[in-house]
Amino acid sequence: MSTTISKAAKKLKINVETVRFYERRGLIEQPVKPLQGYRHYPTETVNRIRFIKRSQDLGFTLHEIEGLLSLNDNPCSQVQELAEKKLIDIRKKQADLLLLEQALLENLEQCQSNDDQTRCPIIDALQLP
Amino acid sequence: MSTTISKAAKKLKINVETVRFYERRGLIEQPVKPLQGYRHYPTETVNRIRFIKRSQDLGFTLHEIEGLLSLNDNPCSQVQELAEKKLIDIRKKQADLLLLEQALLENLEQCQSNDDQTRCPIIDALQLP
DNA sequence: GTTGACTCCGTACCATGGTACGCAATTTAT
DNA sequence: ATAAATTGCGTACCATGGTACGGAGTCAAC
Repeated sequence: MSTTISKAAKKLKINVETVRFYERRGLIEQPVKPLQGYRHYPTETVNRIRFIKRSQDLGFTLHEIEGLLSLNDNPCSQVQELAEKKLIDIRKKQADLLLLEQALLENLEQCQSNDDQTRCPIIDALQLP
Repeated sequence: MSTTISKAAKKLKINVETVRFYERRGLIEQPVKPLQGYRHYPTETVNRIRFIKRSQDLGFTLHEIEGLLSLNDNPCSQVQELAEKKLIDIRKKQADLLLLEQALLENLEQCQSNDDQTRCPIIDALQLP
């Protein structure tokens, strides 16, 4: 139940170099290297990398992901505390994205009801003092 | 009706260096420098920089903004297209964050009814294949 | 048992979006 | 008129998130 670095990378659709990069960053542990020194990743580590990629997709930086990962390594009581902080973070991100969406949508709507193809309301609006 | 670099920067709440950086990037024209060579920005350029900052706030990269600026004398429809793509991105992030929020909440509840201090159910779900 | 694929390591490099530094020249304030 | 602030320029540097390279060792397969 252990994989080489390239098989793990392929499974997760990332670069071998990226896996090594995560290791250098301390996001994953350097695995035990039996015999002649090749990395062998247990399923656990593969899952951990999957977690990293998913969190990135959600807009977390690697630094933030470090925090999320540390949830897993701590006693449950500390986990709760950190998770609650993360929940607040997530909700702030949601609120920010909502504002972003509304601003963009407003501009887009003006654009859609625009007959004059020589002028764009988005461009105009963004330049107003 | 023309401003020095520091006044323009102050007005737009950005760094003087950032204005020069935009100039190096070709996002704004190097203004006419009368006599002893100090930059003097017309209102037009100040508006252009405001446009850049607002577009960034809306989630466009500088590269995309270059495209928007070059579309300035072109059809509105192309600007719309870019904006619509950004909107889709934003909505995907929102949906993803909602999933994470729910997952985190769910796990928090499990965590609260968890007796085993050596193991925490949080985050586990996000590691599943 | 040799060829080719995979892995190791360190180091260098890439793009993005700036920020900082040093020092001369010029402008502004007192 | 002299000091302080601003500007110019080039260049270096910062963080983030990787990617690429080169030379050597190792493994798999035909």
